Amino acid sequence: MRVGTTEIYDDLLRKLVTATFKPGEKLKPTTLQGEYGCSANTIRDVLLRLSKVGVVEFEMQRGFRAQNTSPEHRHDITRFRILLEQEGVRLSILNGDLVWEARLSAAHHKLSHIESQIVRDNFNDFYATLWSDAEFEFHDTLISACGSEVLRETYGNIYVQFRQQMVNLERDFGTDYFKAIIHEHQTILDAALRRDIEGCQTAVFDHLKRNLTVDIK
Amino acid sequence: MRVGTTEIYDDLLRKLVTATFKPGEKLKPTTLQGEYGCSANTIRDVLLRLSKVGVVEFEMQRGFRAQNTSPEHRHDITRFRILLEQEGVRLSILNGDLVWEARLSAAHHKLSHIESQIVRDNFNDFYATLWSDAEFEFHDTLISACGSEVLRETYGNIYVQFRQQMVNLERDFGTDYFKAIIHEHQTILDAALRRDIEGCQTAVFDHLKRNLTVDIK
DNA sequence: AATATCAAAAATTTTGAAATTTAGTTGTTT
DNA sequence: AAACAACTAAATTTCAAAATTTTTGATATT
Repeated sequence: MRVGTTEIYDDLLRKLVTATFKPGEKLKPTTLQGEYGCSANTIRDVLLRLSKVGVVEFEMQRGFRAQNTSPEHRHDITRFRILLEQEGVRLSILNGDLVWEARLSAAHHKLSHIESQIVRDNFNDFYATLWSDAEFEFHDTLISACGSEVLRETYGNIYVQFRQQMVNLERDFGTDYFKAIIHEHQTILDAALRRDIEGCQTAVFDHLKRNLTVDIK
Repeated sequence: MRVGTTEIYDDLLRKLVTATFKPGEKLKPTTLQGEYGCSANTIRDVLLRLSKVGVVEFEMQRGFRAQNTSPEHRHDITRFRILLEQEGVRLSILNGDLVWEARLSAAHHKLSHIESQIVRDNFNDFYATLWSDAEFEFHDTLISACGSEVLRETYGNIYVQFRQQMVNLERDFGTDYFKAIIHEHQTILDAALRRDIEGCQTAVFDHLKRNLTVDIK
């Protein structure tokens, strides 16, 4: 299978956030080159770029590993995500115009539609990326009017890392879970459209707090 | 001149944050390989790693550039730095123990000593990295008890990007500037040791606000 | 039993050149 | 003169092999 580096990048990223590569697993260019029909250097190149996102760990002279997961790191990532999203939404509510409101409504509509389907059909591999992409689009749109490229880009990377930390979690992604999620997303949307900064920040916290492992200060 | 990749990395980073490479300047592996006596691929490797820090821009199929600077981006970086440092110092004051206080005092002592020398001798290339390193150590120590590796690591990268945004600024790094800085660092230290979260956050903001170009919300 | 030494194997990094892509120039057509 | 195509030079990316470094596992030493 001969593919371009964009395909290799996307495929490796997908395998990283779906735990096809287990956390901490060694990623050897010499092994992977066979699967993708390219040279080890190309794999190395792609892995360096993935380490920028934070889903791959790189250490000089000792290669690459899939980012490790742990309750502590998951907690840390979640806390950081809350910090960025709360500041992002604060600024978005201050700066956002009608177009932002419309885009947010659209993103939420798409997301809640998919979540309703999941409640009906149960969660499976087909919905995994569909839902994850839609959820990212909603949260990204939420902060998209913050006026800070740096904040938004950092949030994007953290979101991917967050997914990677979640995926191996033994958690029931059943009907109840998605029913709760639907309600939380609705609460976030309502507060945002109401221009209620504090209410929206609280809703964001309430949406993410289940991923915190110790009490937060 | 034959050097290892660590030396190449450090040398390129130094040239990026001292504007030896001008903002937006193209960084061509084929050109740079001559200077460092290595192959183009090795330079490429190093530049990919520097793009993780955020001082180099990479775009597929069109290579590398030194990160651009602009009043807007400088403002953005500064605002993000304020967000991270204010949260970092809040958590550090909540979590920090006596050892943290001692390390912070030590870092401040070293920094203020260097700053006093600069006031006496005037700022020059010799002091540039000496001061920058000491200033980073102070600010990094300030947030070092925050308990979040992710926050601290992100702050480190942002600090380097901040330096890069500052360096080409037409600003008088004369006696008055450093006298002001000395006072600001002292104010930050005092508030931290007094365990005054709000006071310290305000001191951090007052220290960085000169780099903001528009009013902040 | 624990630690140190060493050679072999495996993995990472670097190289130099080939293949591909982009950017710039010239020339043609409308 | 503007738009478009063809060509060329330069730069980026990819490759396969060589060089370097780390890891492994067996043997020897404390």
